[in-house]
Amino acid sequence: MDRRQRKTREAIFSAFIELLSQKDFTHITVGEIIAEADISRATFYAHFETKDYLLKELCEDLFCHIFDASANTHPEHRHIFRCDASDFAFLHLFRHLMKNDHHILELLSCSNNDLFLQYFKEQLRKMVATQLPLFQTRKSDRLPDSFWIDHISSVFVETVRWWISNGMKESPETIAEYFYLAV
Amino acid sequence: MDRRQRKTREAIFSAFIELLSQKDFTHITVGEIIAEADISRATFYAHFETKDYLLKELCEDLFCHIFDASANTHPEHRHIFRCDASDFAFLHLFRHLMKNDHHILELLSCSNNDLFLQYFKEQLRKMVATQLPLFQTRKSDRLPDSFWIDHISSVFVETVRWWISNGMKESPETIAEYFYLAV
DNA sequence: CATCTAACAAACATTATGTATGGTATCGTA
DNA sequence: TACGATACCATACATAATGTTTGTTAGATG
Repeated sequence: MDRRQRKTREAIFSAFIELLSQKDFTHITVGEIIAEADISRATFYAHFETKDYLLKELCEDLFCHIFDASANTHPEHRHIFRCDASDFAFLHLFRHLMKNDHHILELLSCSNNDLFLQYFKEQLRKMVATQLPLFQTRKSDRLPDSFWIDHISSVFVETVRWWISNGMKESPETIAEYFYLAV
Repeated sequence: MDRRQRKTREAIFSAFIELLSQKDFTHITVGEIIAEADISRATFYAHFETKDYLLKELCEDLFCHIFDASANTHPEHRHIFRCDASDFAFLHLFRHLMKNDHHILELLSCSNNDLFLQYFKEQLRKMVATQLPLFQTRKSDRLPDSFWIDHISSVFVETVRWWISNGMKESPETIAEYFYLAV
Protein backbone atom coordinates (compact mmCIF):
# COMPACT_ATOMS: atom_id res chain seq x y z
CA MET A 1 0.00 0.00 0.00
CA ASP A 2 1.25 3.41 -1.06
CA ARG A 3 2.69 5.45 1.79
CA ARG A 4 0.38 8.36 0.90
CA GLN A 5 -2.61 6.09 1.20
CA ARG A 6 -1.45 4.72 4.54
CA LYS A 7 -0.92 8.21 5.86
CA THR A 8 -4.33 9.55 4.90
CA ARG A 9 -6.02 6.41 6.11
CA GLU A 10 -4.28 6.88 9.44
CA ALA A 11 -5.18 10.56 9.49
CA ILE A 12 -8.83 9.75 8.88
CA PHE A 13 -8.87 7.09 11.56
CA SER A 14 -7.30 9.26 14.18
CA ALA A 15 -9.49 12.24 13.33
CA PHE A 16 -12.46 9.96 13.62
CA ILE A 17 -11.31 8.59 16.96
CA GLU A 18 -10.73 12.10 18.23
CA LEU A 19 -14.25 13.13 17.19
CA LEU A 20 -15.77 9.98 18.63
CA SER A 21 -14.27 10.83 21.98
CA GLN A 22 -16.12 14.13 21.83
CA LYS A 23 -19.49 13.24 20.41
CA ASP A 24 -21.82 10.53 19.29
CA PHE A 25 -21.18 8.75 16.00
CA THR A 26 -24.46 9.78 14.44
CA HIS A 27 -23.76 13.45 15.07
CA ILE A 28 -20.34 13.45 13.45
CA THR A 29 -20.34 14.74 9.89
CA VAL A 30 -17.99 13.93 7.05
CA GLY A 31 -17.21 17.62 6.98
CA GLU A 32 -15.90 17.46 10.53
CA ILE A 33 -13.83 14.40 9.82
CA ILE A 34 -12.08 15.92 6.83
CA ALA A 35 -11.51 19.17 8.70
CA GLU A 36 -9.95 17.31 11.64
CA ALA A 37 -7.91 15.04 9.36
CA ASP A 38 -7.00 18.02 7.20
CA ILE A 39 -7.65 16.30 3.92
CA SER A 40 -9.82 17.05 0.93
CA ARG A 41 -13.37 15.93 0.60
CA ALA A 42 -12.67 13.91 -2.52
CA THR A 43 -9.88 12.08 -0.73
CA PHE A 44 -12.18 10.97 2.03
CA TYR A 45 -14.60 9.45 -0.43
CA ALA A 46 -11.74 7.81 -2.30
CA HIS A 47 -11.01 5.88 0.91
CA PHE A 48 -14.43 5.23 2.39
CA GLU A 49 -17.70 4.92 0.62
CA THR A 50 -19.63 6.28 3.61
CA LYS A 51 -19.23 7.15 7.27
CA ASP A 52 -20.71 3.77 8.16
CA TYR A 53 -18.00 1.92 6.28
CA LEU A 54 -15.38 4.01 8.00
CA LEU A 55 -16.73 2.85 11.34
CA LYS A 56 -16.85 -0.73 10.18
CA GLU A 57 -13.27 -0.74 8.98
CA LEU A 58 -12.04 0.97 12.10
CA CYS A 59 -13.69 -1.66 14.26
CA GLU A 60 -12.29 -4.47 12.20
CA ASP A 61 -8.82 -3.03 12.46
CA LEU A 62 -9.00 -2.58 16.20
CA PHE A 63 -10.64 -5.80 17.22
CA CYS A 64 -8.53 -7.91 14.92
CA HIS A 65 -5.50 -6.57 16.73
CA ILE A 66 -6.87 -7.42 20.13
CA PHE A 67 -8.09 -10.86 19.22
CA ASP A 68 -4.97 -11.78 17.34
CA ALA A 69 -2.86 -10.70 20.24
CA SER A 70 -4.91 -12.70 22.73
CA ALA A 71 -5.03 -15.71 20.51
CA ASN A 72 -1.32 -15.81 19.85
CA THR A 73 0.48 -14.72 22.97
CA HIS A 74 -0.58 -17.51 25.27
CA PRO A 75 -2.08 -20.33 23.28
CA GLU A 76 -1.30 -22.86 25.99
CA HIS A 77 -3.70 -21.16 28.38
CA ARG A 78 -6.68 -20.81 26.10
CA HIS A 79 -8.25 -24.05 27.22
CA ILE A 80 -8.88 -22.72 30.69
CA PHE A 81 -12.33 -21.26 31.05
CA ARG A 82 -13.05 -21.28 34.75
CA CYS A 83 -11.22 -18.79 36.86
CA ASP A 84 -8.10 -19.87 38.62
CA ALA A 85 -4.78 -18.33 39.51
CA SER A 86 -3.26 -18.66 36.06
CA ASP A 87 -3.68 -16.61 32.91
CA PHE A 88 -6.42 -17.37 30.43
CA ALA A 89 -8.15 -15.92 27.40
CA PHE A 90 -10.62 -13.56 29.01
CA LEU A 91 -8.19 -12.14 31.49
CA HIS A 92 -5.93 -11.40 28.55
CA LEU A 93 -8.70 -9.48 26.91
CA PHE A 94 -9.30 -7.44 30.04
CA ARG A 95 -5.60 -6.70 30.25
CA HIS A 96 -5.47 -5.61 26.65
CA LEU A 97 -8.36 -3.27 27.21
CA MET A 98 -6.72 -1.77 30.25
CA LYS A 99 -3.46 -1.19 28.42
CA ASN A 100 -5.47 0.81 25.89
CA ASP A 101 -2.94 0.17 23.12
CA HIS A 102 -5.08 1.35 20.31
CA HIS A 103 -7.03 4.09 22.04
CA ILE A 104 -9.94 1.77 22.36
CA LEU A 105 -11.05 3.33 25.59
CA GLU A 106 -11.67 6.66 23.92
CA LEU A 107 -14.06 4.85 21.63
CA LEU A 108 -15.84 3.22 24.45
CA SER A 109 -16.83 6.47 26.11
CA CYS A 110 -20.43 6.24 27.11
CA SER A 111 -22.02 7.89 24.10
CA ASN A 112 -20.51 5.40 21.68
CA ASN A 113 -19.87 2.23 23.56
CA ASP A 114 -22.96 0.46 22.25
CA LEU A 115 -21.63 0.68 18.75
CA PHE A 116 -18.23 -0.71 19.52
CA LEU A 117 -19.26 -3.26 22.05
CA GLN A 118 -21.61 -4.77 19.53
CA TYR A 119 -18.73 -5.24 17.12
CA PHE A 120 -16.68 -6.58 19.96
CA LYS A 121 -19.40 -9.02 20.89
CA GLU A 122 -19.56 -10.22 17.32
CA GLN A 123 -15.90 -11.17 17.45
CA LEU A 124 -16.27 -12.79 20.84
CA ARG A 125 -19.18 -14.86 19.65
CA LYS A 126 -17.08 -16.23 16.82
CA MET A 127 -14.25 -17.06 19.20
CA VAL A 128 -16.53 -18.78 21.67
CA ALA A 129 -18.47 -20.62 18.97
CA THR A 130 -15.39 -22.17 17.43
CA GLN A 131 -14.24 -23.48 20.78
CA LEU A 132 -17.50 -24.26 22.42
CA PRO A 133 -16.48 -27.49 24.19
CA LEU A 134 -13.95 -25.54 26.20
CA PHE A 135 -16.70 -23.39 27.65
CA GLN A 136 -18.95 -26.10 28.99
CA THR A 137 -20.12 -25.86 32.57
CA ARG A 138 -22.71 -27.61 34.63
CA LYS A 139 -25.39 -25.10 33.77
CA SER A 140 -24.54 -24.88 30.08
CA ASP A 141 -25.81 -28.44 29.68
CA ARG A 142 -29.32 -27.24 30.31
CA LEU A 143 -29.20 -24.38 27.80
CA PRO A 144 -29.16 -24.37 23.98
CA ASP A 145 -25.67 -23.91 22.57
CA SER A 146 -26.48 -20.69 20.74
CA PHE A 147 -27.99 -19.25 23.90
CA TRP A 148 -24.90 -20.16 25.85
CA ILE A 149 -22.56 -18.64 23.25
CA ASP A 150 -24.54 -15.42 23.28
CA HIS A 151 -24.63 -15.44 27.03
CA ILE A 152 -20.89 -15.73 27.52
CA SER A 153 -20.21 -13.02 24.95
CA SER A 154 -22.84 -10.73 26.38
CA VAL A 155 -21.70 -11.05 29.94
CA PHE A 156 -18.17 -10.29 28.86
CA VAL A 157 -19.24 -7.22 26.95
CA GLU A 158 -21.49 -6.00 29.72
CA THR A 159 -18.72 -6.51 32.22
CA VAL A 160 -16.47 -4.33 30.11
CA ARG A 161 -19.20 -1.75 29.80
CA TRP A 162 -19.63 -1.67 33.57
CA TRP A 163 -15.91 -1.52 34.13
CA ILE A 164 -15.48 1.45 31.85
CA SER A 165 -18.48 3.37 33.08
CA ASN A 166 -17.15 2.91 36.59
CA GLY A 167 -13.86 4.51 35.66
CA MET A 168 -11.86 1.28 35.35
CA LYS A 169 -10.87 1.45 38.97
CA GLU A 170 -10.66 -2.33 39.33
CA SER A 171 -7.70 -4.39 38.22
CA PRO A 172 -8.10 -6.73 35.25
CA GLU A 173 -7.84 -9.60 37.72
CA THR A 174 -10.73 -8.34 39.84
CA ILE A 175 -12.85 -7.79 36.77
CA ALA A 176 -12.06 -11.25 35.50
CA GLU A 177 -13.15 -12.50 38.91
CA TYR A 178 -16.48 -10.69 38.59
CA PHE A 179 -16.88 -11.95 35.07
CA TYR A 180 -16.38 -15.58 36.03
CA LEU A 181 -18.71 -15.23 38.97
CA ALA A 182 -21.41 -13.69 36.84
CA VAL A 183 -21.23 -15.86 33.76
CA MET B 1 -55.47 16.54 24.48
CA ASP B 2 -57.21 17.64 21.31
CA ARG B 3 -58.46 14.76 19.16
CA ARG B 4 -56.61 16.14 16.14
CA GLN B 5 -53.36 16.12 18.09
CA ARG B 6 -53.91 12.57 19.29
CA LYS B 7 -54.61 11.41 15.77
CA THR B 8 -51.52 12.91 14.19
CA ARG B 9 -49.36 11.76 17.06
CA GLU B 10 -50.68 8.26 16.51
CA ALA B 11 -50.17 8.57 12.76
CA ILE B 12 -46.58 9.62 13.27
CA PHE B 13 -45.89 6.81 15.70
CA SER B 14 -47.32 4.14 13.49
CA ALA B 15 -45.60 5.48 10.39
CA PHE B 16 -42.38 5.46 12.34
CA ILE B 17 -42.92 1.91 13.55
CA GLU B 18 -43.70 0.79 10.03
CA LEU B 19 -40.48 2.35 8.75
CA LEU B 20 -38.47 0.94 11.62
CA SER B 21 -39.61 -2.51 10.65
CA GLN B 22 -38.14 -1.90 7.21
CA LYS B 23 -34.89 -0.11 7.90
CA ASP B 24 -32.46 1.15 10.46
CA PHE B 25 -33.34 4.20 12.55
CA THR B 26 -30.42 6.28 11.32
CA HIS B 27 -31.41 5.79 7.71
CA ILE B 28 -34.99 6.91 8.17
CA THR B 29 -35.60 10.52 7.16
CA VAL B 30 -38.19 12.94 8.42
CA GLY B 31 -39.37 13.14 4.82
CA GLU B 32 -40.18 9.45 4.82
CA ILE B 33 -41.99 9.68 8.12
CA ILE B 34 -44.26 12.48 7.01
CA ALA B 35 -44.93 10.75 3.69
CA GLU B 36 -45.88 7.53 5.45
CA ALA B 37 -47.95 9.35 8.06
CA ASP B 38 -49.43 11.54 5.37
CA ILE B 39 -49.05 14.78 7.27
CA SER B 40 -47.37 18.06 6.53
CA ARG B 41 -43.78 18.80 7.35
CA ALA B 42 -44.70 21.66 9.66
CA THR B 43 -47.03 19.39 11.58
CA PHE B 44 -44.28 16.90 12.27
CA TYR B 45 -42.08 19.58 13.76
CA ALA B 46 -44.97 20.92 15.79
CA HIS B 47 -45.08 17.55 17.52
CA PHE B 48 -41.44 16.51 17.74
CA GLU B 49 -38.40 18.69 17.88
CA THR B 50 -36.23 16.10 16.10
CA LYS B 51 -36.24 12.48 14.99
CA ASP B 52 -34.31 11.59 18.14
CA TYR B 53 -37.03 12.96 20.38
CA LEU B 54 -39.61 11.03 18.41
CA LEU B 55 -37.71 7.86 19.18
CA LYS B 56 -37.38 8.79 22.81
CA GLU B 57 -41.07 9.49 23.25
CA LEU B 58 -42.03 6.34 21.44
CA CYS B 59 -39.83 4.27 23.73
CA GLU B 60 -41.18 5.96 26.80
CA ASP B 61 -44.72 5.31 25.70
CA LEU B 62 -44.08 1.66 24.95
CA PHE B 63 -41.97 0.70 27.90
CA CYS B 64 -44.08 2.57 30.39
CA HIS B 65 -47.02 0.49 29.26
CA ILE B 66 -45.15 -2.74 29.71
CA PHE B 67 -43.66 -1.89 33.05
CA ASP B 68 -46.84 -0.44 34.45
CA ALA B 69 -48.73 -3.49 33.40
CA SER B 70 -46.22 -5.84 34.98
CA ALA B 71 -45.99 -3.78 38.09
CA ASN B 72 -49.70 -3.57 38.67
CA THR B 73 -51.24 -6.82 37.57
CA HIS B 74 -49.64 -9.14 40.07
CA PRO B 75 -48.05 -7.14 42.83
CA GLU B 76 -48.24 -10.07 45.20
CA HIS B 77 -45.78 -12.03 43.09
CA ARG B 78 -43.15 -9.41 42.57
CA HIS B 79 -41.10 -10.51 45.54
CA ILE B 80 -40.22 -13.79 43.88
CA PHE B 81 -36.95 -13.66 42.02
CA ARG B 82 -35.86 -17.24 41.69
CA CYS B 83 -37.70 -19.37 39.23
CA ASP B 84 -40.48 -21.57 40.52
CA ALA B 85 -43.84 -22.76 39.32
CA SER B 86 -45.67 -19.53 40.08
CA ASP B 87 -45.84 -16.24 38.24
CA PHE B 88 -43.27 -13.53 38.80
CA ALA B 89 -42.10 -10.24 37.41
CA PHE B 90 -39.74 -11.41 34.70
CA LEU B 91 -42.03 -14.06 33.36
CA HIS B 92 -44.67 -11.36 33.07
CA LEU B 93 -42.32 -9.31 31.00
CA PHE B 94 -41.62 -12.21 28.69
CA ARG B 95 -45.33 -12.81 28.31
CA HIS B 96 -45.98 -9.19 27.52
CA LEU B 97 -43.32 -9.27 24.86
CA MET B 98 -44.77 -12.38 23.32
CA LYS B 99 -48.27 -10.92 23.21
CA ASN B 100 -46.77 -8.07 21.22
CA ASP B 101 -49.52 -5.67 22.31
CA HIS B 102 -47.86 -2.54 21.12
CA HIS B 103 -46.02 -3.86 18.08
CA ILE B 104 -42.86 -3.98 20.06
CA LEU B 105 -41.57 -6.95 18.15
CA GLU B 106 -41.52 -5.02 14.92
CA LEU B 107 -39.24 -2.57 16.66
CA LEU B 108 -36.97 -5.25 17.86
CA SER B 109 -36.19 -6.58 14.39
CA CYS B 110 -32.49 -7.08 14.12
CA SER B 111 -31.48 -3.77 12.57
CA ASN B 112 -32.95 -1.75 15.41
CA ASN B 113 -32.99 -3.88 18.48
CA ASP B 114 -29.90 -2.31 20.03
CA LEU B 115 -31.64 1.01 20.24
CA PHE B 116 -34.75 -0.29 21.90
CA LEU B 117 -33.14 -2.84 24.09
CA GLN B 118 -30.94 -0.15 25.53
CA TYR B 119 -34.01 1.86 26.49
CA PHE B 120 -35.54 -1.30 27.83
CA LYS B 121 -32.47 -2.05 29.88
CA GLU B 122 -32.57 1.45 31.32
CA GLN B 123 -36.07 0.82 32.63
CA LEU B 124 -35.12 -2.59 33.96
CA ARG B 125 -32.15 -1.21 35.78
CA LYS B 126 -34.37 1.27 37.56
CA MET B 127 -36.79 -1.46 38.53
CA VAL B 128 -34.07 -3.75 39.81
CA ALA B 129 -32.24 -0.96 41.60
CA THR B 130 -35.26 0.14 43.60
CA GLN B 131 -35.88 -3.40 44.78
CA LEU B 132 -32.39 -4.69 45.08
CA PRO B 133 -32.83 -6.75 48.28
CA LEU B 134 -35.34 -8.94 46.45
CA PHE B 135 -32.72 -9.93 43.92
CA GLN B 136 -30.04 -11.15 46.26
CA THR B 137 -28.54 -14.56 45.66
CA ARG B 138 -25.56 -16.40 46.96
CA LYS B 139 -23.30 -15.10 44.23
CA SER B 140 -24.55 -11.53 44.38
CA ASP B 141 -22.92 -11.18 47.79
CA ARG B 142 -19.54 -11.35 46.16
CA LEU B 143 -20.26 -8.68 43.53
CA PRO B 144 -20.70 -4.91 43.80
CA ASP B 145 -24.36 -3.88 43.83
CA SER B 146 -24.13 -1.79 40.69
CA PHE B 147 -22.47 -4.65 38.86
CA TRP B 148 -25.19 -6.99 39.95
CA ILE B 149 -27.97 -4.62 38.89
CA ASP B 150 -26.40 -4.21 35.48
CA HIS B 151 -25.89 -7.92 35.21
CA ILE B 152 -29.50 -8.86 35.87
CA SER B 153 -30.77 -6.23 33.46
CA SER B 154 -28.27 -7.19 30.79
CA VAL B 155 -28.97 -10.88 30.97
CA PHE B 156 -32.67 -10.16 30.67
CA VAL B 157 -32.17 -7.96 27.65
CA GLU B 158 -29.78 -10.38 26.00
CA THR B 159 -32.18 -13.20 26.61
CA VAL B 160 -34.88 -11.24 24.84
CA ARG B 161 -32.51 -10.46 22.01
CA TRP B 162 -31.67 -14.15 21.61
CA TRP B 163 -35.31 -15.11 21.82
CA ILE B 164 -36.34 -12.73 19.07
CA SER B 165 -33.46 -13.48 16.78
CA ASN B 166 -34.33 -17.15 17.13
CA GLY B 167 -37.86 -16.51 15.96
CA MET B 168 -39.51 -16.64 19.40
CA LYS B 169 -40.11 -20.33 19.06
CA GLU B 170 -39.84 -20.96 22.79
CA SER B 171 -42.66 -20.31 25.23
CA PRO B 172 -42.31 -17.48 27.74
CA GLU B 173 -41.99 -20.14 30.42
CA THR B 174 -39.04 -21.82 28.72
CA ILE B 175 -37.35 -18.49 28.17
CA ALA B 176 -37.87 -17.54 31.79
CA GLU B 177 -36.28 -20.88 32.66
CA TYR B 178 -33.22 -20.05 30.53
CA PHE B 179 -33.06 -16.58 31.99
CA TYR B 180 -33.06 -17.81 35.58
CA LEU B 181 -30.49 -20.43 34.77
CA ALA B 182 -28.22 -17.91 33.10
CA VAL B 183 -28.48 -15.03 35.53
C1' DC C 1 14.05 10.01 -15.33
C1' DA C 2 9.42 8.44 -16.55
C1' DT C 3 5.15 6.83 -15.27
C1' DC C 4 1.50 6.01 -12.38
C1' DT C 5 -1.72 7.53 -9.08
C1' DA C 6 -3.03 9.68 -4.65
C1' DA C 7 -4.29 13.94 -3.03
C1' DC C 8 -5.88 18.48 -3.97
C1' DA C 9 -9.15 22.64 -4.55
C1' DA C 10 -13.26 24.13 -6.31
C1' DA C 11 -17.53 23.77 -8.08
C1' DC C 12 -21.76 21.30 -8.36
C1' DA C 13 -26.18 18.49 -8.01
C1' DT C 14 -28.89 16.36 -4.68
C1' DT C 15 -30.96 15.50 -0.54
C1' DA C 16 -32.16 16.43 4.31
C1' DT C 17 -33.15 19.60 8.06
C1' DG C 18 -35.64 22.93 10.24
C1' DT C 19 -38.41 27.45 9.98
C1' DA C 20 -41.79 30.86 8.52
C1' DT C 21 -46.29 32.34 6.56
C1' DG C 22 -50.93 32.86 5.64
C1' DG C 23 -55.01 30.23 4.75
C1' DT C 24 -58.46 26.41 6.07
C1' DA C 25 -60.78 23.00 8.75
C1' DT C 26 -61.74 21.01 13.05
C1' DC C 27 -62.09 21.25 17.90
C1' DG C 28 -64.17 22.34 22.61
C1' DT C 29 -67.28 25.33 24.63
C1' DA C 30 -70.81 28.83 25.62
C1' DT D 1 -75.60 26.80 16.63
C1' DA D 2 -72.17 29.98 16.62
C1' DC D 3 -67.70 31.47 17.98
C1' DG D 4 -62.97 31.68 19.28
C1' DA D 5 -58.95 28.92 19.57
C1' DT D 6 -55.72 26.16 17.45
C1' DA D 7 -54.08 22.20 14.83
C1' DC D 8 -53.22 21.26 10.32
C1' DC D 9 -52.22 22.39 5.65
C1' DA D 10 -49.35 23.79 1.38
C1' DT D 11 -45.74 26.32 -0.02
C1' DA D 12 -41.65 28.38 0.09
C1' DC D 13 -37.26 29.13 1.95
C1' DA D 14 -32.60 29.18 4.38
C1' DT D 15 -29.12 26.24 5.83
C1' DA D 16 -26.35 22.40 5.92
C1' DA D 17 -24.71 17.67 4.65
C1' DT D 18 -23.85 14.24 1.15
C1' DG D 19 -21.56 12.49 -2.59
C1' DT D 20 -19.55 13.41 -7.46
C1' DT D 21 -16.88 15.61 -11.03
C1' DT D 22 -12.92 18.00 -13.00
C1' DG D 23 -8.47 19.35 -14.11
C1' DT D 24 -4.15 19.99 -11.64
C1' DT D 25 -0.26 19.17 -8.50
C1' DA D 26 2.92 16.47 -5.96
C1' DG D 27 4.71 12.28 -4.36
C1' DA D 28 5.70 7.19 -4.96
C1' DT D 29 7.68 3.47 -7.47
C1' DG D 30 10.46 1.06 -10.96
